[in-house]
Amino acid sequence: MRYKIGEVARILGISPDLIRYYEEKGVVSPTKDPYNNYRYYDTWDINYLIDCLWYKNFGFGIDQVAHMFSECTLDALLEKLGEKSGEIKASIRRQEMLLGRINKYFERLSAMKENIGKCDIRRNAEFVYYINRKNAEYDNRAELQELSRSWLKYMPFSRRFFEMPRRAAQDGGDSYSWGFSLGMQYAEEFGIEVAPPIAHMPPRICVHSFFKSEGKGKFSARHVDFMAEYADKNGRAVSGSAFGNLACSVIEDGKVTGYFEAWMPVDNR
Amino acid sequence: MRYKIGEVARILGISPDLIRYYEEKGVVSPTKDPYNNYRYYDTWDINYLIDCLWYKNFGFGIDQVAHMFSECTLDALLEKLGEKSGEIKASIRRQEMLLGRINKYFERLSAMKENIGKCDIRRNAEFVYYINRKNAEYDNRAELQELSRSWLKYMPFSRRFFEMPRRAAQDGGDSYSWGFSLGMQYAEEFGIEVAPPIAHMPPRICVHSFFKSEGKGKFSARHVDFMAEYADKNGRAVSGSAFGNLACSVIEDGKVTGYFEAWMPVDNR
DNA sequence: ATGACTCTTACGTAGCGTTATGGTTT
DNA sequence: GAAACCATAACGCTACGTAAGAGTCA
Repeated sequence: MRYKIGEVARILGISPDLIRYYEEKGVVSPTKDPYNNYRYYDTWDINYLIDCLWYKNFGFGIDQVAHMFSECTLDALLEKLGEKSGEIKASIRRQEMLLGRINKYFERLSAMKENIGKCDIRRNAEFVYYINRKNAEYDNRAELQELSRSWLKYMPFSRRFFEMPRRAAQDGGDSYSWGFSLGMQYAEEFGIEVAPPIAHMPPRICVHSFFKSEGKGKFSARHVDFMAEYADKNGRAVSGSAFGNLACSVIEDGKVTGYFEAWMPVDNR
Repeated sequence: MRYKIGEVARILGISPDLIRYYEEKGVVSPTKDPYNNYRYYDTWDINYLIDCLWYKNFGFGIDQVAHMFSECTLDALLEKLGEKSGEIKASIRRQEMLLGRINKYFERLSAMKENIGKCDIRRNAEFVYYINRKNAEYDNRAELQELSRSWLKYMPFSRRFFEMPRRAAQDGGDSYSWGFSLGMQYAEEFGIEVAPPIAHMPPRICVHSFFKSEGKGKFSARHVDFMAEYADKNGRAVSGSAFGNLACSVIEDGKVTGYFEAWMPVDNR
């Protein structure tokens, strides 16, 4: 029995073009009628194509599949399967981490949505962080640039971190710093060593709040004052610099809008 | 502060070309000096790029990221995160299934390697199957072609199945059938209904063996006879057609070599 | 003769990397 | 003046899909 490309395509549930593509890659070599240049496939050609689909469905690329059809022994196949198994395991692990992070992030944003501008007092989670930007200027020391490159790759596990010293707020200024923070569990996961410029933030009792700022606004002295007032009303004394994270930046009414989660350490009385 | 594209690239750990690509996609719009056409980035431009990397690291495509920077509200972001979470969950599930299958397959092939041409007696696992090829000719009924298209997509959970009736072997002929089989657990997973042309194969006591055949050879009367002899030597009577699976096809000494796992039901005395 | 098929060639996709060629900055 | 930088444009990659234009089969 000889089959034309369209018949083979129907049998296999793939397109004729794809079959020609596989041929180009060396997976199959149908006989070509020199008169009309048509490809004719026998049962074995179809077998090769099925084998090709078989290996492809394990996640092997076409080139690897083509290689299997040219020089791959059973031992080599076993080795490739072992590698693929490892790859998939690693991929699952990465995706599970990401999934956990997305779900947590989702819940955080949902909670934030309901609590913009409200304050409460709670303990912050432990994390590590570093600063790479003061006001509008990036620290261009090679060491810090190197650090940023790796922490940017940790996103969305690493988050954009800011700090505003009390003094800056008291001066009415907008002196602030930006960098990245990484929750303690992730810092361990990624094997981060806590040494300058990386610092450690222990859990502390804080005034906690969510803010949003439209346009190119930012977390500012106004927000620090607001939180300090709350501390005061609740009989707490501010005991450290305000800090926090950029939760997300989206568009509202055509303007870039940043959502922030902010913390201000207070005395534990 | 204004930064040239190379400085930004160094800060972010990505290539200048990539930054220009993101610009083309609408993620960022640096000011361009009309004199030399150089791009200059301020802190906010860099912020947009970091936001872009942030969202990309959640697994969003560039177009979606660009959309977030043009009209995506917090609610829309939450919805997208929800969708992404679902996608990842589904992806993990698929990969876990595949990983399980690969590991099983690996063990099966390893065991096979050591036992080519040896027989034993054991019970086969339950599965469902259908036939779509007799000898070299495919059944071209639309119903069967349709079935093959979906079962080909189930690979490597579905496997290539063959059957050789006892009569064919006794006649010295090479009459055989090919199709696909699917282990019972996967049949349930995929919601396969057992109705013609799909048949059910219950567990039975069988002579079990591994064979290999080089070139365009195949499981044949010779193998059936071999297994029947083994049954006879062990005081068992053959009670049904031989069947089995193509385990893999690889290359050995430049020739395509098929490895088969074969079963031949015998009386349970 | 018609419609369904087949052929080759070339271009499109995403997310970039690479290379070429020429101008600019320091 | 040399090295490092910037610009645009075009092409490469995977694993295909799509479309054009011409020839062929039942």
